[in-house]
Amino acid sequence: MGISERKAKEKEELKALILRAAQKLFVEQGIEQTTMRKIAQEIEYSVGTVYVYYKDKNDILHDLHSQGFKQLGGEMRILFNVADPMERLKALGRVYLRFAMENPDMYDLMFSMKAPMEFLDDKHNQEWNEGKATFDVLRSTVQQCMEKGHFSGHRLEPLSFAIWGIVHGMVTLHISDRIKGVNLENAESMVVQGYEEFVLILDKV
Amino acid sequence: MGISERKAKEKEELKALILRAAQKLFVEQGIEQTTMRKIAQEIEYSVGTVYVYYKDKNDILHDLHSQGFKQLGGEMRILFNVADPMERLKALGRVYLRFAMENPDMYDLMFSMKAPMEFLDDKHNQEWNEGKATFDVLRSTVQQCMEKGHFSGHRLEPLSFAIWGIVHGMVTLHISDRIKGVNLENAESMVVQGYEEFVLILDKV
DNA sequence: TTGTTTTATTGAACAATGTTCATTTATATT
DNA sequence: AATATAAATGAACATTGTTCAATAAAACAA
Repeated sequence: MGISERKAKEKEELKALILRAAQKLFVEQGIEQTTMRKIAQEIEYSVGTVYVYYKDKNDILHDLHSQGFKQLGGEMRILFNVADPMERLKALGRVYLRFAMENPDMYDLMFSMKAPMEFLDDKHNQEWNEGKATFDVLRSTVQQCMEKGHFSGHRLEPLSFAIWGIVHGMVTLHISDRIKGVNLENAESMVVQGYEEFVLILDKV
Repeated sequence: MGISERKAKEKEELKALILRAAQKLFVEQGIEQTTMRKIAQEIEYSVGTVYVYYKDKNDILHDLHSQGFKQLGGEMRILFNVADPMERLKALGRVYLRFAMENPDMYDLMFSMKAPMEFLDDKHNQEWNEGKATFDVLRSTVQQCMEKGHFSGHRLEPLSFAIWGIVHGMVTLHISDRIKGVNLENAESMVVQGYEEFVLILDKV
């Protein structure tokens, strides 16, 4: 069937077009300004068309959040050739941290906003594969650290989660503007300094 | 002037009435269902009246967020009679953690949502006194730990921030439903187990 | 008590949002 | 060329936060 194939391809292309438009608005104007009407306007289609290709706004935001994970995944993959797992762990945190600081809106969408998770709930309790894969990278790195004698007395999974927590926590406190209360001037450098303390701890533990 | 005094009192009472109504809706139905119209309906006044006593919704949410800090502050104050600073630090984290788990919406409002901070911005860059005071409790506890010989080689402020970060991070990952990707069954206990790892680290560092 | 001024309250109206769906247009098939 | 299927439309709806002229109530002055 030549025609139905072409049609399926066209459908995919239009869906991709919508996603790119959403991404553009998202990057340029932030999440609040990324409305369904503006997305439609951007690709010069009507609002209704957007709803033909995406169930609702959460659907779009979920696809957008997946795009973010593709980027983060790519940036983390560079570190695979760092031989020493401890060094790799430290570098992993730095990459994660930089990604969050450079793409705060995207980070928020990926790790804080309810929209992408609500979409998964609607889709019959699908799993959060993106998060799972990202955490797996961290956990396996921690595991290799343990195999080299680090973190004795600790449990792999909860420790990995705590490490995720410390970086995620510092980053979100910054993104949600909560460091003001602590240090008005050096909000950004506070995250970096906090991470340095974390690295110090890693060497001791 | 007896009349103007009484009037001022009545104004305060009505403002407090609005706040209580907002709090009730907030606790019972969550933040999304707490609309201006529902608040007005709850106290049997019109929407317009709410806007006489509160500039906008952010104003109400900021007051609500302050209420949350009052509660958290009270729960932390109980720990003032724990003599050993290290024990107090560990207990502090547990209180903070429990507060967040028992009042996820309130925690979100206090430490993640933009609304309360935007209100401060509108009010000529006022400071975030609630956050400042809460962090001071943590910092001074960490300082006392250092005076007793703990955390050698660490800097007070960044270390305190990192400690805040780890608890905040684990809690927000749970509240925003991101632990699913890691451990579908024991999402809640993961936070507790993560905190246990943190306590283990504290003893080593 | 009556008229006037000040204050408090109202709720219709506005703009913007996500979402739906009967209608129209375009494409494919017979 | 006629018909059937698919795609695209955009007006309409329900809900938001927010405003503001109009109304009602209270305080004051005579």
